[in-house]
Amino acid sequence: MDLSKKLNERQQFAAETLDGPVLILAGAGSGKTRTLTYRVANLIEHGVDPYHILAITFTNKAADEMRSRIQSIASGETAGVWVATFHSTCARILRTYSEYLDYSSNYSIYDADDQKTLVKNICKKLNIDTKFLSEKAIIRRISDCKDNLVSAEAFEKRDHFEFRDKQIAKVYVEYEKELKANNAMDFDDLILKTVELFKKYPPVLENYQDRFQYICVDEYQDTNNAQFEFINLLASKYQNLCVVGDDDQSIYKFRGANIRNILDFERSFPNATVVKLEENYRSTKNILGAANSVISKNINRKDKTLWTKKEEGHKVRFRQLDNAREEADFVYEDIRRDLRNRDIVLNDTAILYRTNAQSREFEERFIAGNMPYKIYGGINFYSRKEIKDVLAYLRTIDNAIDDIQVRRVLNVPRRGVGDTSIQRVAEYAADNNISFMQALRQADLIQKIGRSLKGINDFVSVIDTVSSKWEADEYEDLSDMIDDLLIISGYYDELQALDPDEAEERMGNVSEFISKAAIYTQSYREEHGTDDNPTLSEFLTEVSLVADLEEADPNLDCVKLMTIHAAKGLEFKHVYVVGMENGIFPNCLPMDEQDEEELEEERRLAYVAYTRAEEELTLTAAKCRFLRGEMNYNPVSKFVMEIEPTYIEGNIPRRTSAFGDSYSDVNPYLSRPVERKPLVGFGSLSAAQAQAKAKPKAVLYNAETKPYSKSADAEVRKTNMANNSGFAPGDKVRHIKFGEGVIKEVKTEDGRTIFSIDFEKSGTRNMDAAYVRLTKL
DNA sequence: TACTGGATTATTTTT
DNA sequence: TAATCCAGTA
Repeated sequence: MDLSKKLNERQQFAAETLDGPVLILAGAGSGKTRTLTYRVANLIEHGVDPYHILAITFTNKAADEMRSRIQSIASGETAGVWVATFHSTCARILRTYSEYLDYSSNYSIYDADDQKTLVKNICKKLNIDTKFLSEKAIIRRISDCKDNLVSAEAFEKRDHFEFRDKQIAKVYVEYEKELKANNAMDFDDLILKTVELFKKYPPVLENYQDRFQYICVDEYQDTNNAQFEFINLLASKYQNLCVVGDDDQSIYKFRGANIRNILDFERSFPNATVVKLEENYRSTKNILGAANSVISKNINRKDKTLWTKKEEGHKVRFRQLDNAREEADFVYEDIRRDLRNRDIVLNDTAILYRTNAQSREFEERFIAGNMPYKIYGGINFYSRKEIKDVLAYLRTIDNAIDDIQVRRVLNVPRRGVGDTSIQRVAEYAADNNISFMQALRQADLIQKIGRSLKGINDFVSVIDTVSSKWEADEYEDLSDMIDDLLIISGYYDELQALDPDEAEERMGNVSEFISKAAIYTQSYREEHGTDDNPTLSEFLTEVSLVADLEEADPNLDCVKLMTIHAAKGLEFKHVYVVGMENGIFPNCLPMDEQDEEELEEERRLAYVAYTRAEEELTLTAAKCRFLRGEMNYNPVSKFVMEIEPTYIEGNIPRRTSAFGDSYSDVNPYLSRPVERKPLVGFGSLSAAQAQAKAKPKAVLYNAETKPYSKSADAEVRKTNMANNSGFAPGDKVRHIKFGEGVIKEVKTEDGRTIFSIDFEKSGTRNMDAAYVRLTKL
C-alpha cells in the first residue's frame, strides 16, 4: 500500500510505526481517523492477523465509523479486527469469565437510574438523610473510588475526617453488597472487574494479551484511571500500544477522564514514539488563529500549534446583544440573510452553547420564524420511562434476583401493591435471606400482606408464563415475546389509558423498541448462521451499552443546535457559539488551584467549540439574561477577550483589568468599572469569596451584580408587562409549551399580574404575566 | 393507595 | 422559570 499518496508526512509516519508504544497527538481536524484506519490496514498488510488487533473507542458511534472505514480500505481481511468500546469489550470478557468473579453470566448492567434507585434504597435503610448528602454526590464518590480501583472495604478503612465520608463509606459497602446480591454491575464495574479478573488470574490476562498483540485506543485523553489500567495490563506483554488523542480536547473530567493519562504517556512508556499531527484540514487561518490564541493560555498541555494551508477567510465575528432574546434574534436574522444572499444551506450551520437550557430561546425564535431546526442531545431512547419499564420486565425474566428491576415493575401497571406492601416483602426477603422475587412467590406467608396478595400473584404469574414460553422456545423471536409480555401484563392497557397524545407517544416508543428487538434477532441470526434466538442476556447487554441517540440526519436540512460537548468530533461551515459570557461560559471562575484546573477545562471546551467551524465563526453574548428565574448581568467571556485582536472583529469591550486581561471589568450597565476585590486572597476571605465558597459555581458574579440586578429585574418585569399588557380575558393565545388556550382571568397578586389561562390540553394554569410568553391568536 | 401542591434546586454525558 | 421530589392529605 502506498501511503504517501493518501497521507501527509506525519500521518504516514504514524501509520507506519507499527511496533512499540506510539502516541499520536492529533489536533482538531488533523485527519485522525484517516490515519488510524490506514495504520490498521497497514498492520494487516504487514502480515498481522486481524484477529490480533484490538481497536478501542469510547462511543459506539466511533466504533461503527472506524469499523466501516477499515472495511472500506482494507479489502476483505478485516473481519477479525475487534473494534469496540471499552465497556462492550469488558462486558464481553466478563460474560465469558463471570464465574471467576463469582457472578453468573447473565448479570445485569446498571445505568445511572438503577444506581440512583439502589442508593436511594440504601440511604433509606441506613437512615441517611439525602438532603444532607445527595444520592448524586454519593454515586459520584463511589464512581471515583471505582475509577481509582479503591474497593468499598479499602475506602471504609480509611481515616475519614468528614462525617459525610464515613456515611459514604457505609453506603458504598452496602451498595457493593447489593450489586453482588442482584447479580448486577454498574458501568464502572465493567472496567474495574475486568482489571480485577486480569490481576487475579494471570492466565486469563495472558490469554487476552496473546490475542490482542496490537492495541489501538482512540480519544485517549478521555480515559480514566481504570481504563488506563485495563489497557496497561493488556499491552504490557507485547507493548504494541498506539494511543491517539488531543489533550486540548479533553473535556470530560467531570465524568472521570484524567488528562494526565495522555500528558504522561511518555513517562508510562519511556520508549514511546510521539507523532504530532498539526496540519488542520478543516478551518481557515483566522479561525485557527483564534482557537490557538485561546488554548495557548493553558499551562497543562503538550506544546503544539495547529496550522493550515487554507486561506485567511473571514475574521471571527463577535456581537454583544442586549439580552438573550435579541441574541437569538441576531443569530436567526443572520442565518436568514445568509440563506438569501449566499450559497449556504441550513445544514451548514450549527449553534453551540454551554448548557442545554440556552437552547430554548433559539427554539422559540426558530419556531416563530418558521425556520427548520433540530436540537440534539435529548434523552437516550433507552432511558425513557416506558422503555425502562419494559427492560425491567425483561431483566426480571432474565435475572430474577435483580431486585431493583422486580421492584420497579411489580406495580406497573398498577396492581394495588403499594409502598407499604413492597416494604413488607423486602423485609421478609431480608429476614429469610432470599431474593425479592422469591419472597413474592411466598407472599401468602408474609404477615399483613392482605389486599396486595392478588396483585403480587398476578405479577408472578405473568413472569412465569412468559419465562416458560420463552424457555420452551414457543415464541417466533424476541419481539414476539415482548409483545406477548406487554399484553399479558396489561402494560399496553395502562398505556392506552393515558391521555391520547401521551399514549400515542409512548406506544410509539414501545413499538420502536419491539422492532429494535426484531432487528437485533435478525442480525444475530445472520451473523451466527442460525435460526435460534439470541439469549436474553446478550440482547440486554447490547441495549445497556448502546445509547441510541438521535444522529444528525444529513438529509434533513435544518439548523443544528447542541451543546459544545455534543459537537465534539463534528464540523460545520458556519458555527455560532452563543452565550459567550463569564458565568455561563466559562461556567466557573478561578477561586483556587482546583478551579484553575476547571478553568483550563472550560478553555479546552472553547477550543473545541471554535475548531468546529470550517469557514465562519460567530461568537455572541447577551448583556443580561434570565438564569433560573433571576436576571443576570454577565461580562463578556474571557474566551472572547483572549482571542488575539487580529483574528476577531466586533464590539469587544476594552480590556482594562488590573488583573491582566483575564477579566472583562467593564460592566456596560455602570458608568464606572466594577470594583473587584482580589479573588485569590490571603488570610480571611472577602465577603464575595466567602459566599462563593459556601455556594460555589457561578455565584461570584451574582454576589457582585445582585445590587444592580434587583432593580434591573423590576425594570425588565415592567417592560415585559408592557409587552403583555395587550392581553385580556377571552383572548385566544398560544404558549410555547402548553399550546393553545384562552385567558380566563387577569388578576393581581402582591403586585404581580397573573394570567389564568385555560389550556386545551393541560387545563387551567396561573402564569406570571411578567414572565410568560404568549402569542395572540 | 393515589394525588396534589409546596419546597427545592438548578453544567457538561457516554457507557 | 420550570422540573422534580417528597410530604401530607383525600
